[in-house]
Amino acid sequence: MEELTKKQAAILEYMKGHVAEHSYWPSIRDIQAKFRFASTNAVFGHLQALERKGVLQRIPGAARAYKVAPVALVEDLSETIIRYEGPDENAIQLGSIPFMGSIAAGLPDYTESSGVVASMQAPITEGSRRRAPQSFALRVRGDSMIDADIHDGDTVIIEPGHPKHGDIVAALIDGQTTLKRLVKQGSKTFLKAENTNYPDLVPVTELVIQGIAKSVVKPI
Amino acid sequence: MEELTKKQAAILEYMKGHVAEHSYWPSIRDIQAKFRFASTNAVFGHLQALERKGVLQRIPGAARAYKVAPVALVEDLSETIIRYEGPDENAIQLGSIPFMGSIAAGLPDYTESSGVVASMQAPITEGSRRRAPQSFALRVRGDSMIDADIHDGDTVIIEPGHPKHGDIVAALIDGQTTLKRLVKQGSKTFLKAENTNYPDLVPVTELVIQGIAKSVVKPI
DNA sequence: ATGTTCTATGAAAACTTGTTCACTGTCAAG
DNA sequence: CTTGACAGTGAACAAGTTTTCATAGAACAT
Repeated sequence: MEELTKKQAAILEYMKGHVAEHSYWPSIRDIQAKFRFASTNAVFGHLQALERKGVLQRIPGAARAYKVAPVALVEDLSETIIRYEGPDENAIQLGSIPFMGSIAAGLPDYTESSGVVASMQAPITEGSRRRAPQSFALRVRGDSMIDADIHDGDTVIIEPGHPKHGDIVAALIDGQTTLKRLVKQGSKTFLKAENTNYPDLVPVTELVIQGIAKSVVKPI
Repeated sequence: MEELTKKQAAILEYMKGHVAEHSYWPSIRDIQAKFRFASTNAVFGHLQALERKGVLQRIPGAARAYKVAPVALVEDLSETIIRYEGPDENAIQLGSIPFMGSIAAGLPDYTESSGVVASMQAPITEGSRRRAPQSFALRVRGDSMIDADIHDGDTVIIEPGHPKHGDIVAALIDGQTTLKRLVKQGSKTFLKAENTNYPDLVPVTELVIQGIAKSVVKPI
């Protein structure tokens, strides 16, 4: 994707921050004041650039009306929901979830099948060209991961990505989403259930990784 | 709280839905068209009513600029974020967070003080007359609750309410937010740290409960 | 009966806001 | 050394929007 210039990124950041803080978009003049432009047209140009680069969508003529494009939306997700302050990426920041645009329900749900370890709840898949990393939550069903302190009823937050050895992943096996630890031995890949009662390693040939479990939400 | 009329509730619902779907607020004319009013003033009156009743905040003169007042905001929060499918209220539904209205940063932050057990991150306390239940997240700092499996770096999700004996609460002690278990013995109330190294019970006279810890988010 | 609230119309005023036009300048790539 | 993207000024226009004014019926409680 086309890169944003510093100014463009700053303006986009300010806009998103403004929404997070005030719940409505800034006007062009708001942005102008923030960045001390002498002309509204300076902002106007940047907005056009942001739209051209596909990270912002404007509604022509409408005041304070924008949409953040899917790509940016993902950034929003990872930055505002998964990411906390500082380098720690494993906490959920409830306090500043600003806005996520439209999130359609009605996605495939594997919940009711038998033997499902984790059921996909509501992956955030806004219509988009590029399939970009998108976080979603999985409700854990079953006890295959109890040795990893992940119990039935917990919710894990999954981020797509390339898992390393040792990561806990949500993977599609036989059309069902399961939660297991990824084990690599040489060139072979296994999925391991973290329950001493289960067979130790499950060899996998066709492995569809849906994402890496980053954090778990547990009732107190 | 003052009850909303059917029309008022419908308009508020439409507005929130509009934000969820489009990411920006509808104009008065948008609402007028939606409800087939012949005059914008019909909408205007309803908006005034909604503001008077404290569920909507308008920014005078600004276009498409509103905030959802805490009361309505809480409904959003509890229904979309805290509540998962079904009766279980202890999971976070990432998938359908529509919009939370304004969440100001810059609220009192007790993080850097010494001895703080939990630091308030971003409580949702928009200026409001009524203090209504509002969920927020606390970043746990310290080890006073490790015996309850709540460790430094975890994030707890707090919901205001009247705690029962045994609940883990976020309480203000000496101006600092701490996370401890509430213990009632007869007419007396104590706060108990869940760490065998700490003194067992802390007697409390002036107790300001900020909320009850409902779930905890832990890194994997 | 009477006041209050909710509901709504219709038009106009006042303000906010996005957009356009004309013009200047920098900087890197071809 | 021209071309194109980027960055900006300054002014003015056009459209979008909120807000106010005047008016009025229906429902409801006092």
